[in-house]
This record gives sequence, C-alpha cells and structure tokens, in this order.
Amino acid sequence: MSFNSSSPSVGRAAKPKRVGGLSLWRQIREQLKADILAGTFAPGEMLPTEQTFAARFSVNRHTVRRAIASLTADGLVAARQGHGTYVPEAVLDYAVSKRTRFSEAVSAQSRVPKASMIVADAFPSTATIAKALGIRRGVKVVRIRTLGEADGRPLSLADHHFVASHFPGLAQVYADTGSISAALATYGVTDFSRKSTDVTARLPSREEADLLTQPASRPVLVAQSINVTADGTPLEYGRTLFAGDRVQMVFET
Amino acid sequence: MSFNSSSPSVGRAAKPKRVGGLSLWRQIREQLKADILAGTFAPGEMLPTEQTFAARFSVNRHTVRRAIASLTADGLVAARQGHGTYVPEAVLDYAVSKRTRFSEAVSAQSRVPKASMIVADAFPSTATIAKALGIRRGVKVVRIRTLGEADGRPLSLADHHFVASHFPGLAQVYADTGSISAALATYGVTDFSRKSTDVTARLPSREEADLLTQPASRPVLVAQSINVTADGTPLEYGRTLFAGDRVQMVFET
DNA sequence: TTCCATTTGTTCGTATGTATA
DNA sequence: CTATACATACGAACAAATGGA
Repeated sequence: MSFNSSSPSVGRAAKPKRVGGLSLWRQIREQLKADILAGTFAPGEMLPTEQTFAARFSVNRHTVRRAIASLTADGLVAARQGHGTYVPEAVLDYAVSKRTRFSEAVSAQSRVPKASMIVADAFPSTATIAKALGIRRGVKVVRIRTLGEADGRPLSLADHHFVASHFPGLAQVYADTGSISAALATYGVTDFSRKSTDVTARLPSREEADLLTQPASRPVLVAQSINVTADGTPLEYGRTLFAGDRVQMVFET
Repeated sequence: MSFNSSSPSVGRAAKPKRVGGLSLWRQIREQLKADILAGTFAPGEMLPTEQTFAARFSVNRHTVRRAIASLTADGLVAARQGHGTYVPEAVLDYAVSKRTRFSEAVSAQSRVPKASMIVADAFPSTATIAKALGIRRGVKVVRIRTLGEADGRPLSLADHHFVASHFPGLAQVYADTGSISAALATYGVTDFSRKSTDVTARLPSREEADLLTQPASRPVLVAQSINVTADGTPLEYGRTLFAGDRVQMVFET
C-alpha cells in the first residue's frame, strides 16, 4: 500500500514497501505536501518531529529527512536546528514607493490593515533625528509610535518624528483621526512623499520583540525614511521595525 | 580640574568634582566623545568596562553609565548586555538603483571595492529560481557565488543565477574577467537593469557568517533582485547577503 | 550563569532493490 | 545469465543548536 490515501498523515500506517514505482521518501513527500496544501499543517505551525514521522510511517528517520529535504528545496517547509520544522508563514510583500502609506501597502496584498497608537510623547531631538529633519539637535520633536497589523497580526512598529512646533497637539489629533495622513491633513499638509529609505537589520530588544509578538532571536528590518513636502522640506523622520520573517520589503526600481 | 585635558582617558585621574558648571557625567561624556572622535577607541573596538571607567575617573559606576547612555542616544557607542560597549563601525550606505553595480556602489562611498569568486557550479533550478528567471523548474542554472569586500572587509555574499544554456562556460569567463558585467559583455549582453529588489532579514548559517566574518548571531540583510535585459527578459536572479551591521541599503524613491 | 532535554544536522557502515551493459 | 553502478533504506552514533529549568 502507498501513503497517498485520502487521509492525512496522522495515526499509524502499516509497514510499507516500495509501491507503484515510487520510492518511500517520494511517497512521504507527496503525502506531506498534500497535508500542507490542504492546511492540515497550518502556516507558522510546527510539524511533528522527524522521529514522530518515522514512527508514523514506519520508516527510518533518514527516509523522512529525505522527504523533508525535498520540501525544503521547494520552500514548503523550513527547518531550524534544535527547534523543529515548520510551515513558513506567507510573507507579506510591503511595496515601498514615493507615495505608499501603510494601509495601502497592506491592502494591496489583500490583507486587512490596522494601525494603532502605542504611545506619543515629545523630547529634544537626538543627533540622528535632527539631521534627518534638518533642525538643530535638541529642538523638540513629537514622536508617535504605532503598531501596524495585517489581519490582526503585528507587522511593524513605527516611530514617526515631527518637529513639535510645526504640529501643536499632533498626538491628540492623531488619536482622534487614527491616521498619520489624516492628522497631517488637519494642519494643511496633504502633499508629501518619501524621499529616501535606508534599510538595515538587527536583533530587536525584548520590548520590541514583545510588541511584534516575535522571538527576540529573530531579526527585524529597520527602515529609516524621510518624508518631504512638495517643496522638498523634511516633514517626517520615520523609523519602522518590520518583523523580519513576516515581511519582505519590495523596491521597484 | 575637568577631564577634558588634551590627554585621552587612560591612566588614573584625580578625584574630581563639579567644575565649570559641568556635571561629572557630562565631563566624562565629552572626554569619551573626544576619544572616540580622535580614534583612541577605534570603530569596532571594545571599550573598557564601566567598572574600569569608574575607577579611572574616580566616580561611581552610575555616573559612567549616564555618560555612556548619552553617547548611546547619539549613536556614538553601542552597548550589548552581558558583552560590553563598543564603537559602532561606520555603516556603508549601499545605494540601490536601476543601474548600480557592486563596485560602483562601494566606490561611491570612498571605499575600495573587491569582488572575488568563491565557487561556481550548476544545478537544476529550484522553484524560486525558476520563477524568477521565467523558466521551468529543473532547468539547469549556473550559480556564481562571490564575496564582496570594501577596504578588505567582507560586505556581501552574493549568489548570481543564470540560465546555463544561455551562457555556456560562464564560470570560466567570469574567472577570466573578474566581473559579472564584463563576463556578460563577452556574450553580447551589455544593457541590463535591476527590475525589482526584495529585502528581508534573517540569521546567517554558520558558513555564511564565517564568509562574512561576522557572528552567526547577528542578522544579515537578504536582497533578492531580478536583472532584466533591455526588452524586459529576465537575465539574472541574484540573492545577496549583506552583513547587517556593516551595510545599510539606501533606496532613493 | 550552567545544566539538561529535545530536535535537527552529519557521518559512518551495511544491506537491498533496480536498471543496464 | 552475471557484473556493475546507482538509488534506496535502515541502524547507530555523534555534533550542533535551541529553549527552558
């Protein structure tokens, strides 16, 4: 008998041999692939261990490994030494262009966006922020920290910095409108675009990892961007953290 | 007496008090900043421990911490819990545009570029590669893996994939010419441009970390790009790993 | 910090089945 | 038919990495 029955690969199969010209590991691969595509093993979920599969299929662990290796090559599963094998979550392609806003970038991927404010405060600008905004260091800036979600899953943690004196009461206005774009519009700023974006990678702090609901051992993408008004004046300096294994930034050049 | 004498903060200073209206921690901060800018503490080098500084300046460790915290806010130093404090290495801004080549991007930052081939081989295309190159899975592709350096320091680890049948003997030609662009030119391909770039972050494998001479615990940027010919035909699928803490990708939008 | 259990990754050796000359 | 080469499968042991105690 072969493995590709209609039932998923749970429970115990009878001791098999080569059947139908298909080697054991190929049969196992097809069975697992079917289960993954059918959603028996959901994205982000851990698969049973190699040992478990070996027992379940009544084969040697090597045979299971060979099947899994094949699936890995096709990107259907990913293994982490010392941890386990899992079905990779669908990566969200976050398109970056002159005009993209968070909600649009997420909607374009047929996901439901949501941005919520975590905190808003004001403080003297650091050297980095001052340089980006074209002000002197120490000039007060407003920071709005937002958590961006797609389908209810945290995606990004963004700090938006504005010159405080240009936007009095910005935090409150944002809280009322629920959107950076809308908040800026109440100040008469409607036309702005992304000037440049720098991308680096690092490990998140514990707090950042918690907010993004990801392990602190997985890296985050750090995108620093400068938004300018129509006449080129720096308007906003943003620093956004993306969950590294859930987001892929896409730059069309 | 204050700390900002002309000598760097080595050796033992006399017990100080508030002088010249500057608090102790500000004096220490200025002294350390001067040392960093003067190169006493070179980029990438470890600073002495907080305890050492505390003894050296005859102050409490908290005072040193306050000074270091200030420097951290300005990005002059970075502290890693359980490890130490160090001067961050200068980050190379790797500009990505339609036409950028590795050597140009590095040269633009006044650094000396160097690209060397690590290995070249051929194998049946995986699903990802096939999709990017617009071929059927299993069609043979040539892979050229190169290590990119700036000022002799490894920066990037790039896998370049081409359809094997389109460029017979490519690996040898590359070895002879020492450049992807030059190698392609011998096949009559002179006009190609970057169509898109996807950026993600992950932790490197042990081998990748070794090649980049970075710890396996520091993330890498993974840039996947598709280069197309003038008529839009996929020419190359490239996957480049950048040392996350030495490179910042810059996208002008 | 160290220790420990769990899990994947690697490398031996051995045996058997399959295709082909 | 045998001989050979190759793919498949099993077993054992150990290495490396992770996460939690």
